[in-house]
Amino acid sequence: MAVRKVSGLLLDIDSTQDEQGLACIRLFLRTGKGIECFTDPDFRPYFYVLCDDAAKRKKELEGMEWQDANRKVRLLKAEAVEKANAGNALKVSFKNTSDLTFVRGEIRKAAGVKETREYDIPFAKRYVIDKGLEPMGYAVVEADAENRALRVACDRERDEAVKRLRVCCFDLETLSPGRFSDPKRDAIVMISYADADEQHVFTFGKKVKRDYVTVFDDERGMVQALVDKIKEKDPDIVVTYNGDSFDFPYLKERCQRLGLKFDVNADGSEPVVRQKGMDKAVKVRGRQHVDAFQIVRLLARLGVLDLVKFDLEAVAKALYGEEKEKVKPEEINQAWDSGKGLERVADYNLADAAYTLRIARDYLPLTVEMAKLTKQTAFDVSRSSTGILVEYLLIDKSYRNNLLIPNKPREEEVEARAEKSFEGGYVKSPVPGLHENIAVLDFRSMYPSIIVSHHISPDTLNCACCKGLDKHKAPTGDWFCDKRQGFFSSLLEDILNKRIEIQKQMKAVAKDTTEYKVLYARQWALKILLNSFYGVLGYARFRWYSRECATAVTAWGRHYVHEVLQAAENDGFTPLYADSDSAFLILPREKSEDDVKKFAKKVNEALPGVMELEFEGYYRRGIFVTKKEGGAAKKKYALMDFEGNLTIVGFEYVRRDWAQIAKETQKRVIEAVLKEGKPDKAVKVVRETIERLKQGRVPKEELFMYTMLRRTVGKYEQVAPHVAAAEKAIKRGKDIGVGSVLEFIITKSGKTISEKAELAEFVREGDYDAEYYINNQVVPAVIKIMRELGYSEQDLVHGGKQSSLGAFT
DNA sequence: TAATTCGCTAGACCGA
DNA sequence: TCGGTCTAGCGAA
Repeated sequence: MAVRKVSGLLLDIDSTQDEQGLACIRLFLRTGKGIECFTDPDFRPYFYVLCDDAAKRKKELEGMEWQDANRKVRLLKAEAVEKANAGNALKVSFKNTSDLTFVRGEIRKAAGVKETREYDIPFAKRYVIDKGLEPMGYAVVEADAENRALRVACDRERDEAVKRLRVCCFDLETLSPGRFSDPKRDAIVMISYADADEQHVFTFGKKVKRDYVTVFDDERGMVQALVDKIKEKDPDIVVTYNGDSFDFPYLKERCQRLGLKFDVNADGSEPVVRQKGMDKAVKVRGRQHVDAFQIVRLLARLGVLDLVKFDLEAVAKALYGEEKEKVKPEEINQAWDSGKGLERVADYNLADAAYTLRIARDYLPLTVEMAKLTKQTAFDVSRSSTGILVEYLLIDKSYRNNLLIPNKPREEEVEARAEKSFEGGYVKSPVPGLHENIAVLDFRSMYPSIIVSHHISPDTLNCACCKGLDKHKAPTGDWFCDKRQGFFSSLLEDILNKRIEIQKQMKAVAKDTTEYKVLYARQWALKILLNSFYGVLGYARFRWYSRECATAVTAWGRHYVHEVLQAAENDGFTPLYADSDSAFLILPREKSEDDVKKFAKKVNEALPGVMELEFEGYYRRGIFVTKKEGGAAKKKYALMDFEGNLTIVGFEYVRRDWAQIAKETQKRVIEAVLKEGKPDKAVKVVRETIERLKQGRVPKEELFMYTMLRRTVGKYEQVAPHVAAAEKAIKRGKDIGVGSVLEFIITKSGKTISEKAELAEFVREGDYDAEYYINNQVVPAVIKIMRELGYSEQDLVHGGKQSSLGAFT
């Protein structure tokens, strides 16, 4: 029998059943021949059973039969296995996944069975982990003439995935006659397509004067052209923007209506729309469908992007600083009906696909690296939370270490865990007012480094061998093994070291190369995982949840920050403020930046393991303020370095739920005070703003406030302004979904603020409540700063005090 | 389908 | 109408 050995990019993995009802894994690889599908009919779904006596129960279980009205199921086999963290484990296998699902609940009732494990690892993921494969990495397959895989292994030698990835994007424009587009009724009027080599817009029946536009006779011809184009280009990855919830489902429905086959999957089948939680997700079998919208959402969660709206216009601006013209749905309808201005629509349509392609080009490397690290497909990675990614990283690592994976907690357990919160970081009350010569120190990746340095892991917790030893005894009283690093902790250390190694490699590579971009993406993926480890330890649904570990981490964190503050004071610095992993120190006249660095060095010599205190910066001036209710405000301050650069933290200026006019005024006040030391100028700025508001000439944009609608309108106990605005808009026929960020204004009409609140699009220029914006926005934002300089509200709003109060003496 | 706690503040809501 | 309490959202780390 001829055996062929091929290496290819592992794009997709799923499973089917053969004629005999046996589960069969399918692997989709990009080889020299295109995307080839290989099957592995010999891998069986399984899970583990922990029992009192493995040898005895093996026979019993193999003899058992489970049945209902429709079927009878038996195990394929049960085999005793040695696991590093459990005795008497049986690995029980099944013909297929539905048999497994049928039996997994029942088998717990069998005599001698104590527990079942790993019964909820999806079959295809199970295969990837057990075979040591890497999705979006290369795999070597030895296959017979029918493409049955006889051997499968990861091909770590090859690493050119990102360079060679075939990516294509498309985007639809549809008709929406006075309502949201409905694929059952409304036609697609334009489709843009973009890949590395070509860009097109397809339309039908109209004249469009653009050379990149191809005009077809009808919608059917146009849609067919897209389908043909995708099949011709045979991409590894199809990227859309919002394709999960819009473009793909819409296309699918249209194809059905038009009698077209939407056969763009690598095996010639059609994409499937899956329900994923509250959202949809569209799978293109054999290839990967990545919705760039999900990538953008991830970037927003990571703080790379600060977005209110997630449309491509906002993204283009935030990511690339470029203005992209928006063409509204009604404009598209109008252009289509009149046949005029279709060039503008085509430009817009093409720009959508082009920007989507650009986002893909820039951020697919991160997806690819994350896929390889966590053994998930690009499809899954781009739609997963960091919690899920960490979980799969640990699942894979468990398998490699022959460890049995803990089960997901039951719902009662989740509730019980969530009920008891735990103490977090320490925040020191600052001294309100103006300060000069402030040094900021912080612990580099504090929580990860505590976990690594103190061997924090569920399996090293309170070990018998280290009882009474002080070395890894947390302030909580729990201790961790000194002899063993622990599963969780050692994995974290590996990641930490790997990242340092990659960062070293990056220094030897030119920045504009693909190699650099890949390395950058790799260390970034590691950083994301690194920073999620502590969070999941205290996450109620996490398999490896450990309250003891989570509390030990924060307790040590508080301990070390206190130590630094104390040591600083002993050395002649004045501790000003601290938050979780940082320490703000005021330098006395005789001390310099160098002394701070020396101090940090001294601290570092005494710190355990990989923990490190870093010098973050030295600032000329800083201001801390008093809370409205009195007392020093935490998490709110502004610093200015010796070059005049401002850092504003926690103030209204950084909050999206405050109006631009208040934020901008606040910033100018901070600038006047910190940069120029001119509080009287600040007063002038405030008075001018108030005057402008009173005259009613402030444009809408400066008055918008943004707040997310976090639940369905009816589910609120209190109707806040943004909810009231949403209610009114919905009554007018607007469709507002949970999770959308509302842009609203406080208008003149109504009594309460909620009554006055309206979505910005329904408000005409000049219709705003000046009193509200003065008294509830501008004044509260600036008064907290001006108060520190001895000014009162009256001083700002009315005449009064003009002289500076010698703020810097 | 879902990473953590700490902290500030608004505006609604409720009872006197 | 006023003041206290609570819901809700956002940001820091």
